[in-house]
Amino acid sequence: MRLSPEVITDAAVRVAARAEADGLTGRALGEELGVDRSAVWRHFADRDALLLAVGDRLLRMAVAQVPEGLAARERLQSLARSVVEVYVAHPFVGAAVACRATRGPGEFAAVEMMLAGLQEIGLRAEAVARFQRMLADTVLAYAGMRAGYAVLPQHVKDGDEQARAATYAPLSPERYPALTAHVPYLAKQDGDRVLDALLEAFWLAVEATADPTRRNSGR
Amino acid sequence: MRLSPEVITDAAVRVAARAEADGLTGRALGEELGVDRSAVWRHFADRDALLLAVGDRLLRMAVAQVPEGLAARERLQSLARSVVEVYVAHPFVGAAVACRATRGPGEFAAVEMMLAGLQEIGLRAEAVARFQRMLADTVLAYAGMRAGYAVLPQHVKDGDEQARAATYAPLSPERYPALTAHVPYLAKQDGDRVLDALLEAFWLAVEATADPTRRNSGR
DNA sequence: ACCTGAACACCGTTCAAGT
DNA sequence: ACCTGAACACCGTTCAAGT
Repeated sequence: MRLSPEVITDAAVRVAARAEADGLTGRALGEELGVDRSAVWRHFADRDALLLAVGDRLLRMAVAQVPEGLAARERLQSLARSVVEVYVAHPFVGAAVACRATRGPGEFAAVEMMLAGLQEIGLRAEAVARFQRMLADTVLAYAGMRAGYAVLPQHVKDGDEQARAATYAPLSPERYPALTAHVPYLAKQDGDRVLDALLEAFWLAVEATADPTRRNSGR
Repeated sequence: MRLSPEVITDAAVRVAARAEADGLTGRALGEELGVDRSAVWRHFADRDALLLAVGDRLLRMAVAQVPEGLAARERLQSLARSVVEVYVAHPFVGAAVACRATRGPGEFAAVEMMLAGLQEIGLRAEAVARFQRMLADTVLAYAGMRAGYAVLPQHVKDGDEQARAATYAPLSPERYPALTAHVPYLAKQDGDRVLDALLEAFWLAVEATADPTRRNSGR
């Protein structure tokens, strides 16, 4: 088997997509490549370098998923959802790189798309940079959290799920009045709507600072 | 040495505060307790149960840090900052539990405080539950991301820091027009301000749905 | 030049043996 | 009843040996 950083990263994406509890281990990667697990370290300095390469690939995949021809706001919204989707679909790597700068073409493309979109919406340069950082951190933090959950072994997830449904009900109303009063409403909340709510709040903040005279949403 | 879940959790919080790269290992915990590392598993079912116990303790610490007598909005803001602070100060555990339900008194107290605060601001029950979930997920996701960064070994952090400062500058302006145009503004962004920006956006979203006739911010 | 495979120091967890 | 310490199957990484 002929190895290269490219070939290894491809294989690592496939392994990471299997979402096994122990994640992207050297052994699993070696098996996917049909190679001894130590051979990887001839092409990557260490595990961290490999993770960054795979993480950057995930960002490239997310950017590639955004359809052409969308208006700025819908484009950024689509990018945000794609990042979360791709990170959750490769949860071990997603959780590991959500707090990192991957320093590759995937990151460049994602940042470029965000900056260009915010520019089109009519923000001035300083605000473009400020809201880009806010959007990137928000989306990556959320994607990292969801990926961190997705990577858990099934029995742990089951425990968490059950806990969310059942642990609040038997609490004392004297000690936790608001909590016990809201139990039925809390149970009805859908975690998947949180990202949309976050993005809505983000646009409210953008609108509160946008200068309408500079707006040219077609670019 | 006499062990108990309480004693072990105390020691684990101290170990987690040391923020060493390899985090909360059995060996470090055993040393802190003056006990063989395997003795812990007589009191906790497995590593996951231990992590949840320590994570819930972190939430209790965060709630305890919130000053008395604050108005609802300032109280929730203070709670949010405390959670991030405590998670970053115990980064290994913070990163591991940000996506979890810790199912203990710390979680109950934090959720109670959020629900009560949102109620005081004048939301009706369904909206209280909806925004509590949004606030909790936002704060935990952000805290988890910051903790995930804080837990990295120093040389990795150095690499990331340097990357953020230097990798965008040499990129091609034809390929990345928005990115290269905003380099000086991007460099000036302060990551610590992102949480404040997120909270501001959150309050804008709350205000957009709050029913002013039900408002009684003193409760 | 590149992959192999043994080796090293770690990890969480189990379990028979001691007290 | 509770802690000890050997043991097990893992991990990332190194490095001499092969091709």
